Amino acid sequence: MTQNNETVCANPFVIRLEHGAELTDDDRQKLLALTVNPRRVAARTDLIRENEKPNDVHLVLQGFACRYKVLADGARSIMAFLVPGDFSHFQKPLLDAMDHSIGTLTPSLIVDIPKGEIDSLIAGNPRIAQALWWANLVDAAIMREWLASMGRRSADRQLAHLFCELLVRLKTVGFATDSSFELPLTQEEIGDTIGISSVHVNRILQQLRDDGLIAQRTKMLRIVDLPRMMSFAGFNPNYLHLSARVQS
Amino acid sequence: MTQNNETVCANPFVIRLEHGAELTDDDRQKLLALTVNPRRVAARTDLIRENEKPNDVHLVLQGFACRYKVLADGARSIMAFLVPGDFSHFQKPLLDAMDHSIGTLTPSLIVDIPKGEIDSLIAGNPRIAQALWWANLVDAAIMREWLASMGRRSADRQLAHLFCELLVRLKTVGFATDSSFELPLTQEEIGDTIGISSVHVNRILQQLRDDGLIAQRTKMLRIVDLPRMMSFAGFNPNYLHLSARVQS
DNA sequence: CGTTTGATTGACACGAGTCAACACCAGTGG
DNA sequence: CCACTGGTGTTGACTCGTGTCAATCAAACG
Repeated sequence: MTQNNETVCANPFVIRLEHGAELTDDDRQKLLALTVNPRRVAARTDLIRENEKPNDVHLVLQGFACRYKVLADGARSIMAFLVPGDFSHFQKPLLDAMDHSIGTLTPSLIVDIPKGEIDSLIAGNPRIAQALWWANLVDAAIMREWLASMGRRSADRQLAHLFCELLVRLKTVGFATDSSFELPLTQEEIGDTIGISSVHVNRILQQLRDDGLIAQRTKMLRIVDLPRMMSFAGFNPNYLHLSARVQS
Repeated sequence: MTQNNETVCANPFVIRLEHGAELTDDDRQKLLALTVNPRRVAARTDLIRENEKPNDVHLVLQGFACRYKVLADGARSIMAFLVPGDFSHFQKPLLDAMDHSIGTLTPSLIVDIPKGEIDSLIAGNPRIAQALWWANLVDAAIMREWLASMGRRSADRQLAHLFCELLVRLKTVGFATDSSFELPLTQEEIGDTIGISSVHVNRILQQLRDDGLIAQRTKMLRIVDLPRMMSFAGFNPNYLHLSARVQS
C-alpha cells in the first residue's frame, strides 16, 4: 500500500464503504475528497429537524449522532445511531420533508455534503454507487434487528445485543478495540434507544456488570466475556453484512 | 382516462408507485407488464428464508405477507407487513444472504419478478427508478415509526397506531374504505408484530372496542371514530410520504 | 467552590406475561 | 348432515418485569 492509500484508509467513511464494494484507489480518492472541511458540532445539536427539507447529506467522522423522534407526549425515541463513517441519507430529496430529526449526542465532527455532489458521484461511479447502496441496506437491516430486539428480547438481552452491535460497528471503523469502546451516552439516551426508563437502564447495567459481562470505567465500555455476551444477547453479526474479508 | 389506463390503475403495484413519481402511461404499462402471471400462495408459506440468497423480487398483489425473524429462544418478531402493492426489495443482491425471512400470513397472490427485469427497468426509466426508490424510503420510514411505537408508545396506543397505518396504506391501494378494512391476522400474529403476548392483544382489542374506537366483525376491522383514534394513537400520516394529491 | 447534570437507590404501583381452562368456530371426514 | 378436531378467541388468577417518584450521591463544569 502506498502512503497515500494509508491516509485514505484512515477515514472511517472510506473504511466502512470498503465493505460494500471493491473500491479502487480512484474511488477512495473521490470519497475522501468529500470529507474535507468537516465542522465541529457541539453535543445535543440538531443537524436537521423533523418537517424540514433536507439539503445536505450529513456524514459523521467523529462522535455519536442519532435519528430520533419526539412523540406527542414528549417522549423521545432514538431509532438509529450514526457512528463515525455513517451518514444521514444519500438520495435526492424524493421525500417532501423529514419524518424524523437527526442530532448529535456528543461533540462531533460532521461533514455536510451537498446532495448534488453525491448524485454526480453515484452517476459516474458504479462501485461507489454500490457501496452507498450497500450502506443503505445495512441501515435497514439494523432497524429490523432493533425491531426484533424491542419486540421479543428482554431488556437485559436487548441492551447486551446493542453493545455487541456497537462493538462490531465501531471496530469496523477503528473506533473500538477487540473488546472495548467509548460509550459516550447517558443512561437516559440508552433508555430512549431501547425503550425503557433510565432507572431501569441503570439496574440492567449493574446486572451486566455483576454477571461479569461488561466493565465500565468513566465512558469506556469493555465487554469482559464476548462469547458469553454474544450468547446471552443472541447476537449474530450477519445482519451487519460485513464482508468476510474484513469481518474477522 | 382511457379504458386501458383504468385497467392499469386497478393494479395495486402501479397505484402505489403513482405516489412516488409522476408516471406516464408508458411507465404504467411497463410496470403492469411485470405483474402478469401471479401465483397463488397458501397462508403461512415462506417466500424466502433467512440465510438464503434472494433471486427474485416478490411482489404482493393480494393478501398479507410479512418480514419476520425467529430468535434463538423461538420467539417470532414481525418487522414489516407487505400488503398489496408492496414488494420484498428491488436492488441487486448486494447482500450475501437474507438476514430475515419473508412469508405469507394469508392466502396471497404473489408475483416473482426476476431481478434482472427490475434492473433493466430502472436503468432505462428514471421515473420508475424514482418511484421504486421512493417505496424503499417509505419502507424505512415505516420501520422508524414502528421503532418509535415499540419504544415509547403504550401497547394500546401502539396497536391503535398500527391500525391507523394499515387503514391508510390499504386505502391507498384500494383495499380499504374510509373506515374499514379486512384484517386477516390472528391475535398471535398481531402480538408478534407489536411485541406483546396474544393474550394481551385480546385484552387491548376489547378495550379499544369498549372505548368505541374500533368494531370487529369476523375479519373486518372498522375504525369507528377515526379522528379520535388518530388522536389516541398519536398518528400523523406524514411518515408514509403520500403525495398530497392522493392522500386526501 | 457552588451549580448542574447524570448516576444510584429504595418504595411502591401497574402493565404485561404466563398458565390454564374454556368457548367458539370452520373445516373435515364419516 | 353431524360429530370430531384443531386452531383461535376469551377469561381469570397469579407473577414479575418495568415505570414512576423521590431522595441521595457523584462527577463534571464554569
